[in-house]
Amino acid sequence: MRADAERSRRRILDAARDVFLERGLDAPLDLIVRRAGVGPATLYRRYADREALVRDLTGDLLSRLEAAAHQAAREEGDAYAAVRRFVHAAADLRMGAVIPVLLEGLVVDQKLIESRTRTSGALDDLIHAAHESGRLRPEVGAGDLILLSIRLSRPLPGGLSRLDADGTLLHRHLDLALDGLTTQAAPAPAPAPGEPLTFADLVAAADRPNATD
Amino acid sequence: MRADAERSRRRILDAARDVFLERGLDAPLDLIVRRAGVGPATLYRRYADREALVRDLTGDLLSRLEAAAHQAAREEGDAYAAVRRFVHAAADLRMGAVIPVLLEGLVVDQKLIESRTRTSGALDDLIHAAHESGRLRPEVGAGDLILLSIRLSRPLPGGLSRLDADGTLLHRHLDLALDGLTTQAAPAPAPAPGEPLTFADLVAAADRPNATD
DNA sequence: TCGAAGCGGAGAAATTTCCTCCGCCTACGG
DNA sequence: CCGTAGGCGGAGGAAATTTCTCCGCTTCGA
Repeated sequence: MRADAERSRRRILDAARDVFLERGLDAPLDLIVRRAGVGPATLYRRYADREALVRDLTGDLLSRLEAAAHQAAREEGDAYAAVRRFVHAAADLRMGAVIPVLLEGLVVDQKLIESRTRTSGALDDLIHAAHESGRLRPEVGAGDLILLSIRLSRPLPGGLSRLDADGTLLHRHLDLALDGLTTQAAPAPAPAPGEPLTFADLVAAADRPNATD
Repeated sequence: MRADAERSRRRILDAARDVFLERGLDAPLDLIVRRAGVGPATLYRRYADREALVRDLTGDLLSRLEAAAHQAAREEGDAYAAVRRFVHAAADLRMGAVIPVLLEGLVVDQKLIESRTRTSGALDDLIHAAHESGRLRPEVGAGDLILLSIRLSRPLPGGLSRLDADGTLLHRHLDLALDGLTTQAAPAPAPAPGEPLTFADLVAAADRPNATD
């Protein structure tokens, strides 16, 4: 692949991620093109349709997340620290942009499914170890962590997005959520309501037939 | 005002809040109309333009938030519990839908400004008391709490939104963030990076001139 | 240096969004 | 219970946005 083509691809994927985050997966491709600073033809030449673009982006992000999961397991001695690191990495990647794709049945691509399986397996291992270590609250599951990372990494509405242009605030708030807002001296927190949310719960929710409205 | 007119207003405001949350303040009014289950004329008859609708919605939500702030201060003995309750209330109201309006200079309506001032004052009091009580981490400011409530109360992307149709999950995650994901036995958390975020910080960020792109 | 591959802009076609007109319906005072 | 003022929804034309292609120019890489 020619160098300039690869450069365009990168710019388009980066722009697509941001636009999908802000406007959802059905955002106008025009916006992506404009944000990427390329001509419309450059996008349409590479991607036959929206789905092709979404799939390429999903693969790109997922493979990076998979790498992050393994790296966290490998490089962090403490099990809870590894979970923490994974959550921060998922937020940095802005997995929220493509989470619906990863969870919904739409994914036909075999490569994607395998990567997803490996990644969620790695995450389960991290969490299991953290539970064993006694550091991670038992009522917290993989789904809770993923949702936390998605919710905190979505761009803020309106002018507020400027508040966190570089992501400092995102990591600050992730840290606060991971550790809690209360001081150490506080009495034991009441157990959070509900059951631990698993990865499978997310998939199940996303898979139910869509009521379009 | 006739009973059916008031009923329509309510339906439109509720729908507008949801649509603005999902698509931002420049979402097509058509969507609101459809979600509200009313005819387009019903919206346009009442509101001369988008701004009028946004203003009415903002006033509606803000006055309810103000009531919640006072109620929290009045009914909760413990200072930290009051903060907690306020954050949950703000999330329930989905203040994120109109936060940009409240923070940006666009608000000309004197009533709105006064209500905003009263509410942020009440919140500051809650937080100050919670800091005094030693329960709330000192590096947490009003802005942090508002952002937390906004971020956790925005709808999840795609099919995931079905996961939390009734808001149970929202409050679960709010609780987790407030108390932290670690167990009581954990060592003292590292201080969160950065300075406490104040309400004024939010306003300042939102007020800077918009770079439209 | 040359050919193949990639690029962006102009713009036609399709779709979405905005907004009004108008005939029917409903709330509510008498 | 009835009259009517006020409210309602749907149809649909105008305007704006979005999609997607053609084509002449530029850039990469052998």
